[in-house]
Amino acid sequence: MIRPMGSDFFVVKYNRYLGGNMSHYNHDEIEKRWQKRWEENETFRMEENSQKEKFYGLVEFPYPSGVGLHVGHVRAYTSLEVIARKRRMEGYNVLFPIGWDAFGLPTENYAIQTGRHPRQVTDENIAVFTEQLKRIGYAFDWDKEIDTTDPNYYKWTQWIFLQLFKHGLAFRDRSYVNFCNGCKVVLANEDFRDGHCDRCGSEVVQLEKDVWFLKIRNYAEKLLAGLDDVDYLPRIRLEQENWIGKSVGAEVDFNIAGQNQTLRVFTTRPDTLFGATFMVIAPEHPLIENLSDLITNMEAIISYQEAAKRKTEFERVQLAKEKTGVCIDGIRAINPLTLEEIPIFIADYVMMGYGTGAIMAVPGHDGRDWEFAQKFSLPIIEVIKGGDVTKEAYTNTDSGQMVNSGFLNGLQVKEAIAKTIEHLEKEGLGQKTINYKMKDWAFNRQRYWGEPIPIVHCPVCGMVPVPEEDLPLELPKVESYEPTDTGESPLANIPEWYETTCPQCGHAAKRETDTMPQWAGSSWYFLRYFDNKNDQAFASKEKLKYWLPVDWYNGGMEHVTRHLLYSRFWHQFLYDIGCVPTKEPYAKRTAQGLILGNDGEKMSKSKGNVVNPNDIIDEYGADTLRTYIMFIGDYEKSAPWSDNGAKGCRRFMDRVWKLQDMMVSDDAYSPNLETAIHKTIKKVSSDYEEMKFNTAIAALMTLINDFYKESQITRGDFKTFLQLLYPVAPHISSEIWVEIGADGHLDNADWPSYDESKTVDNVIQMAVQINGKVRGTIEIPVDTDQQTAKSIAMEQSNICSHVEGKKIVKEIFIPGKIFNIVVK
RNA sequence: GCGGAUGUGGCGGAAUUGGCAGACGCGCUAGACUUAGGAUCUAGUAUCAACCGAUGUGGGGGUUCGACUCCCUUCAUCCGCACCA
Repeated sequence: MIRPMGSDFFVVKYNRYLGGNMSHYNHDEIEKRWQKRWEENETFRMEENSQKEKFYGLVEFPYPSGVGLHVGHVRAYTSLEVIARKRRMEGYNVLFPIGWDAFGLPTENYAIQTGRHPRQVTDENIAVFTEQLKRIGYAFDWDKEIDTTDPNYYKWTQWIFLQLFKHGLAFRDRSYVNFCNGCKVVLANEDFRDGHCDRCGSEVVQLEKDVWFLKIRNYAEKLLAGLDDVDYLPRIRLEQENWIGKSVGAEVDFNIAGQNQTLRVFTTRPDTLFGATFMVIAPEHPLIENLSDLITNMEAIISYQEAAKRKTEFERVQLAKEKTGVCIDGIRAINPLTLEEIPIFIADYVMMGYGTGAIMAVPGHDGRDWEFAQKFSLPIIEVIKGGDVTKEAYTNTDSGQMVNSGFLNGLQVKEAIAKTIEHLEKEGLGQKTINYKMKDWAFNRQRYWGEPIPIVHCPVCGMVPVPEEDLPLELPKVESYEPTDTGESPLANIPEWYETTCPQCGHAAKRETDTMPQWAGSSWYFLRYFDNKNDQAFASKEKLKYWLPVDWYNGGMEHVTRHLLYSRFWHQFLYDIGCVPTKEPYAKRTAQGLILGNDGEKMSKSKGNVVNPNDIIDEYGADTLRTYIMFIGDYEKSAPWSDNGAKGCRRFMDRVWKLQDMMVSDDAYSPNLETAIHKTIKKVSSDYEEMKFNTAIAALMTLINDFYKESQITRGDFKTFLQLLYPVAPHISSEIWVEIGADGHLDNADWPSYDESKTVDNVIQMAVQINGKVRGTIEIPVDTDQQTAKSIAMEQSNICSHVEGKKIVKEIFIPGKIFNIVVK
């Protein structure tokens, strides 16, 4: 774009056209000054030993990456910032802390590339983030800052790990793991999808390794039950429930014909047992090896197993359009109810990792089994009435009547399930079982930049915990952060570090060289903020008792399964061993929607649609940035960024600023504005609480439009407006508060209250409908009765003409709302 | 496949939970102040008809004096889980 004039010229002109003797709204100068004041006065520091009621607002602490703060962070933090500032005004002792989730791969990778220490890189990134957050003017208590990579912090991460270990919830197992070829690390099931690493996109392959697991499955039931005691958004709760994936069913033993061996399956539908016409086991199932002597087609089976192992999970699940499998010749199973011999197959549509790794196939009532039966010409038996099993599996079987099922015939599905389980248990053939889809948490990484796992491997004593008084077990200085090709951590290259003696017997021993995953440090960080300098415990009992639970936790939807479940798991464990006073860590959890680029696409460097908060602050100021991000749309939904939208919010700020020109020094409300002000207090108060920030700001804009229509306002009007605006735009409102001579500072002001009776207009516009269609409006006092309203309405020719010559059948008069006349 | 959500102007989005659809903002149009406008102010802005009026919240049907809102049905988009037995 070509500018006809130089920008200096423009600025001069711009100032010249500002009316009155008022100064120009200089966001930069104002915001710096107030931020300095807040920092110097420690305005937002939580109170120790306070008698006040507490409010603990938590936002997900950021990973201090090299690219700096994202507008997504701003959306996530500003929402609870508004709540936290409002709570302060309401008289709460507020804790609104921030910290750094600073261990992790990107920093380590950057350190590898540049040959610098991850510590140095982390510190630099934290400095950049800190400066950016302060420029936005957040009311964080910086005194309570934490950093997961600080030994004084990860000492306690290690300590909690040791408690888990001592209670049998951390164990090591040789297992097939998902290994990322790019990052050279073992990934948790949660860290990749479609066979590709979440972080680097490289292929993920199966590898057998020693792996640390945390037994989160032991807490599956508690994690589910705890959801009843907390206030999470419904969709968050749902995702957690899906992730845990509880299913109730039965385990059933099938005898192998002629052998003293059984094959155990898990099924959610024991009622369909009479319809089980074959069995399928996972390719890795141990039965193959156990009975290899009897199997007559081992070659075919081994080649199928090999093929399955080569397939990535993605191929196995996504690309498998057609069922494959091999019949195991030489062995057969016996259906425990029909006593018929049925064949056993191996097929990769059955997973070793769920249930028992074996299923009874009921082709009549399961789509996958039906498909398989078709392909291998296996018998299909209908056991629930209602479909046509020769054409497709009848799966709509939550209810229905049992057929071809011996003693179950005629029963409804629910009764049949109960009766089958009863029968199985009586006969010793199986029992009721509950299964969870959630897997145990793979807890080690072969990386440098993580918490060392405080375990010593002793040839005599086995795995021995590092004594608690020796914590923190600090990361050693390292020359090279390159992971080894075998997937060993860089720590495995430092004998001076890993060579040690057994704390128990003194024998020469070796330290664990793996480190913890990034999820570790964030699984308990909310317990540390309010006592972040404590070196006797992760936090004192008194402070835990006062501050827990977190009253309100806000963050992204991407963290509501893994991070939220992991941290709830740790917290519940700490509760069980008496270390925290509440069962659940978070009383309330909400989540913000994404901010998309101008083009409606997700922001990404490669698309070039990333908005840098710094640029917005430079041009319009932090208050405009905050206001626009809160105004951008429905808080829970994603919304595209709009430069013009941001500009509109700057116009709003300018209009707020210029209000000073039309103010008179009277502390009462203007009579013409009183109702509007009371209404706005009510609406903004409730909208903030419900995270309807967009409509709260709209209400403030409406009020300011009302102000301008009056062309004169009182200081009382203005003060209330500033109080309401303060949580969203604290700098400009604080500045004007002082400028107009209001008492003290807005930081110490109360939240305004409203009078319910003054939120209602005395005179209202009521719509008058004829047969449900609006034909006019009447202006009447709010308490006008029906007769009076009718006679006023009939004075209007338009209403009158619609009634004329017709018979009034019915009149609906809802006081204060509507008047509908039904004619024929 | 299963589960969940959402469909409203040119755009982001409102609608007291069954009571005047389109608040508020953006954009756009016209005017004012102007050497200039990308500042500011004023007026207008769902669609068709342009006088009364008619239509309109993805489509179709229903309940009701009255439906964006409730019920049935259908289509589309997005998200989550995913051969989970």
